[in-house]
Amino acid sequence: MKGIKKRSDCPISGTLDVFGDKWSFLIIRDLLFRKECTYGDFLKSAEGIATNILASRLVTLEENKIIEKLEHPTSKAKVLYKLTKKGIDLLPILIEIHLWFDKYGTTPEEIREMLELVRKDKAGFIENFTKNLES
Amino acid sequence: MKGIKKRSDCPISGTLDVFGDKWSFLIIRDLLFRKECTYGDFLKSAEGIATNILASRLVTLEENKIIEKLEHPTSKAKVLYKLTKKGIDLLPILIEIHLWFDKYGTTPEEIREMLELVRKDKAGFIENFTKNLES
DNA sequence: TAAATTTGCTTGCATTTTGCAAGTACAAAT
DNA sequence: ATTTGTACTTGCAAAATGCAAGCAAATTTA
Repeated sequence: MKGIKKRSDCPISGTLDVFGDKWSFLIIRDLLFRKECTYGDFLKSAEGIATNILASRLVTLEENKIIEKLEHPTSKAKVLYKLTKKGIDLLPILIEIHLWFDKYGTTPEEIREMLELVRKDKAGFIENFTKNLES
Repeated sequence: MKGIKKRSDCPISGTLDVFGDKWSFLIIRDLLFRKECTYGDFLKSAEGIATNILASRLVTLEENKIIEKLEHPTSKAKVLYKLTKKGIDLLPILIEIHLWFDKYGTTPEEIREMLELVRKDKAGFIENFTKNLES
C-alpha cells in the first residue's frame, strides 16, 4: 500500500486523502489519550478494528509521519506506537470535533469533564496536553 | 442507505460514523465556502465526485440534519442545498484542519489569506463567517 | 409548439476496500 | 520443551466505490 493519490490542492481534500476513513482518526484518538499504544491496545478499543485494517492504517500513518514506531522498553515482542509532533498537532481538530459533538449529541461524562477545562482555557489546555505528549 | 450504525459512545467515533469517508466533508466545505450549491455545483468541484456517491452522501447528510434542501428561487429543475446550523457549526473543525495542514503542507494562496484573518482573531472570524451563512 | 438540452438523480456492473477468520513467525512465559 | 502472547499476514466473502449509461421532469431553443 504505497503513496496516496492527491485529488486536489485543497487542504481539506488533502487531509481526507490520509485520514478520510472510519478508522485512522480513532487510532490518533487512542494515541492522544493514551500516549503510547501497542498493536494489541488498538485492537482492544471499543470500536473493534479488524487486524488487517489496523495494520494497513498504521503503515499509512507512519508513511505520512503522523505516528512512529518505538522499541518497547521491556519486551522485544511488543511494538510501541506514538504520535509525532505532526500527529500531536491534530489535537485542536480532535477538540473541535468533541465540542461540536457535545453541542448536538451525547458526550460521555468523563469526556465532558475534559471539555469543561477546554472551555475555560482552550489554548492552555492544548499547550499542557501537548507538552505532556511530547515528553 | 439507511440509519448509520454507531460503533461506540465515543464522540470521535460517532462523528466518523457520519463523516468518516473521503467525500462528505468536501460537500460541507463546498457549502461553507459557497453558501448554497446545486447538485451540479458539487459535481463540478475539483475532486470529481461520482454522481451516485454524491447522491448517497447528500441523503446521509440530510438524514443527519447537516444539510437541507431548498427550492431554487427561479427554477423548478434545480435544487439548492445549504447547511443547517448544525452543519455551519462544523466550521471550527474545518478551520483547525486548515491550520494543521498549513503547518505541514502547502496551502493555496487564496486560502492562506483567509488563514491570516483566522490567526488574527479566530473567534471573530468564526462569528462573522457563521453570521453570513445563517442569513 | 416541437425538439434539444439541462438538471437531478438512478441503475448496472467492474474494481477496490473492508471485514472476518485463520494462519504464521518470533518472543516470552511456564 | 511446550504453551502462550504479540504483531502481524493471508484468503475470501461482503460492502463500498467509481465509471458509464439511462431516465424523467423542467427549461431553453428553434
